[in-house]
Amino acid sequence: MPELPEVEFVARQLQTELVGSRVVSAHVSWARTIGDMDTREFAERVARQTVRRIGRRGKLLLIFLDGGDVLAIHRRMSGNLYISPPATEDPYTRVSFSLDDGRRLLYSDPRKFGRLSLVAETDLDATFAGLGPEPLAREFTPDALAQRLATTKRAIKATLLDQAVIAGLGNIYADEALYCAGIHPLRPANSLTRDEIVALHGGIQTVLETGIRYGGTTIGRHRDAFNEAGTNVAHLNVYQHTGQPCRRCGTPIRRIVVAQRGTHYCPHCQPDSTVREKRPAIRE
DNA sequence: CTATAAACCTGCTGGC
DNA sequence: TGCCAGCAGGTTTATA
Repeated sequence: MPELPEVEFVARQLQTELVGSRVVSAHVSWARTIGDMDTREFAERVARQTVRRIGRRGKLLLIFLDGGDVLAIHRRMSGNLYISPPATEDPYTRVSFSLDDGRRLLYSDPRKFGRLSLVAETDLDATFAGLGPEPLAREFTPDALAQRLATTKRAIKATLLDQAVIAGLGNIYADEALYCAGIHPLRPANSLTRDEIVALHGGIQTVLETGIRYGGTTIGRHRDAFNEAGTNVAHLNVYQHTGQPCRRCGTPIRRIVVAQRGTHYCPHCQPDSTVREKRPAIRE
């Protein structure tokens, strides 16, 4: 699943590859991918614009065009954006862009959840409405995190997934950050101590930076801008490690469901002082 | 405010 | 071996 590191890695690759390239034409083969915009209007508007720079906000990949438009891409569950040689076929292509140098930029998405929206750069604020701070920005301090956690009693795992609280965390990195900080996923957000918040802040930044360094986590379908898998899966400690021994203490990793999401944690390293488990520990 | 569920989709897995 | 129900999860919307 593309979360912040997967989007950031692709953004950096495309910044090198795509800036200065001009879009010759666009073809939409699954209309809902571009939302409510008319297919023909989308194609006509994007054609002949040149890529000026690439950006990212949360899980949104931003392609700034010199005609004043921004292509904002959210890959959701299974979307990939990559540069493809002219001949190759991808059965899951939903939108394709032909570039002036003969290359093609493909948006491929088996489950069709992802969205490409073409917005005027002057309207970007509306696109970003409801997004919390960037977790790797300087302004994202432990104090900033503390402020946002203090106002809710929701489970910390659910709170970390809320894009209005922090932009860019998804199911994988939320679990990893909580493990890194030694915090149980069901702890109420407003119950964290100052020390725990500092640890969580550090954990969030650590797991995201590691994810970027290794090209993102490829478990299902994530691919980078060259259609290559990332290798961060080797650096995960709990996500989809159910039953496997914790790398720190050997206790089997447990899986529970929090806010309708599979949630993985180490019962020993992420102890639970305030939350009562649904299945109480068996005493011998 | 908070929680829960359904909808959007299809590939993949596990059970029989 | 083959079939199929159900799971996977980011986001929005609806409902309690």
